[in-house]
Amino acid sequence: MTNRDRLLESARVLLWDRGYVGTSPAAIQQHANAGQGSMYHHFDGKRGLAIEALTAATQDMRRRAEATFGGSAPALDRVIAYLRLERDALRGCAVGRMALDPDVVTDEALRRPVEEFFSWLTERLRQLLDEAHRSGQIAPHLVPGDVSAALVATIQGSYVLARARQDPRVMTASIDGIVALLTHQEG
Amino acid sequence: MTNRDRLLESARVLLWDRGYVGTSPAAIQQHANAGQGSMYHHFDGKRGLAIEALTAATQDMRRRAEATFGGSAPALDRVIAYLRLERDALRGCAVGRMALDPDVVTDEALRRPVEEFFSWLTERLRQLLDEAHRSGQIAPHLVPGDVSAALVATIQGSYVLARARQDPRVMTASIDGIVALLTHQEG
DNA sequence: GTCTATATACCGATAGAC
DNA sequence: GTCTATCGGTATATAGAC
Repeated sequence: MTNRDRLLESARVLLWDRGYVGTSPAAIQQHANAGQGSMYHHFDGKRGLAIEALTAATQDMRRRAEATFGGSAPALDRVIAYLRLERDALRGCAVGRMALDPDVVTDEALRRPVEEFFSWLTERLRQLLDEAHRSGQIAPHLVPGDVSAALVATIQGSYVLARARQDPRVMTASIDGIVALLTHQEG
Repeated sequence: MTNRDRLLESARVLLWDRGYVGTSPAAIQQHANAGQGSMYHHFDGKRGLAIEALTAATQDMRRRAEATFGGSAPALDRVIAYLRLERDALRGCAVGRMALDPDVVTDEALRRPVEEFFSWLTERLRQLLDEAHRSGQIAPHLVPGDVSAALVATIQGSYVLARARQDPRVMTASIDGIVALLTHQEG
């Protein structure tokens, strides 16, 4: 693994755990076992490195989701499979945490990968819910676009609650709750 | 308003907007129009001030929620009224943002008000859902404890999504989605 | 490509005068 | 109670040797 790769990977880990404001170039260099010069040679400062690291992270998460969305199971089953993916509740979401960082939200280039990931995810779920809607798997009065937003929000909020209470079971409960609301619409 | 009060209020605003890691004592002093000496006279450093400010913030939010939970309307209507309270989607939740801050989560005293607020809120909603459950306002297969966690998570996640996309309508959509899932369980 | 040295600013806190 | 002065440490980046 090259110095450049290790710097990218370290940035990713530290951004995940401490956010953008809470991550210093020195910390990244230490974690990657690289010097100042190396980092500033390969990247355009903390910001440039963060943009690259964040973009890579969202692409990976997208691939993981895509793997769950594909397949031949009924649409609603695939939605539920995504909701039930294993997640590290106490660590939080690498993408979602960026959305609450003041320096990320006010920087277009830094925010772009975050925005694009959530836009894509919500739209993808909406398509599946639309299919479930047409085939009668979910109640007629449900608006797929609204429900897909609610599902993504529930996942993101579960991370917040689990961390606030330092108890991963809160995430399990939230997901169980939303899955129950989504299924057996006819009682 | 005394210097002490202004320092508390300023801390509250800045913690809300920039989080704990992103808020410096100097910034608080400037915002409050107070000097270094004044701040360190009244409070036990940044941490002590943050604990007080955060505790005050959660108490206010609790009062606001309590006002919505009371009344004589059917339980489910009160739950929905809380979900539909006006919120500043792009600013985020003053309590929720703390849960993603690394220095808050690892500090028992700083995390306590955050944990207590969410524990209280989830339990309060669970009680109302329990009532709605007994009176047949929500489907029998729903577990009040799970649904209440999902509702709080949806609100918190809506803030994340709205900020990520810099569009307050995402919060509206999420709330509409969860309300739709919660109502008309019989189609 | 990587290193060390250096620069300017800010961090969080303390000291002591008034 | 409030002020200014000061502290040791870190944040982010640049310079220039190798």
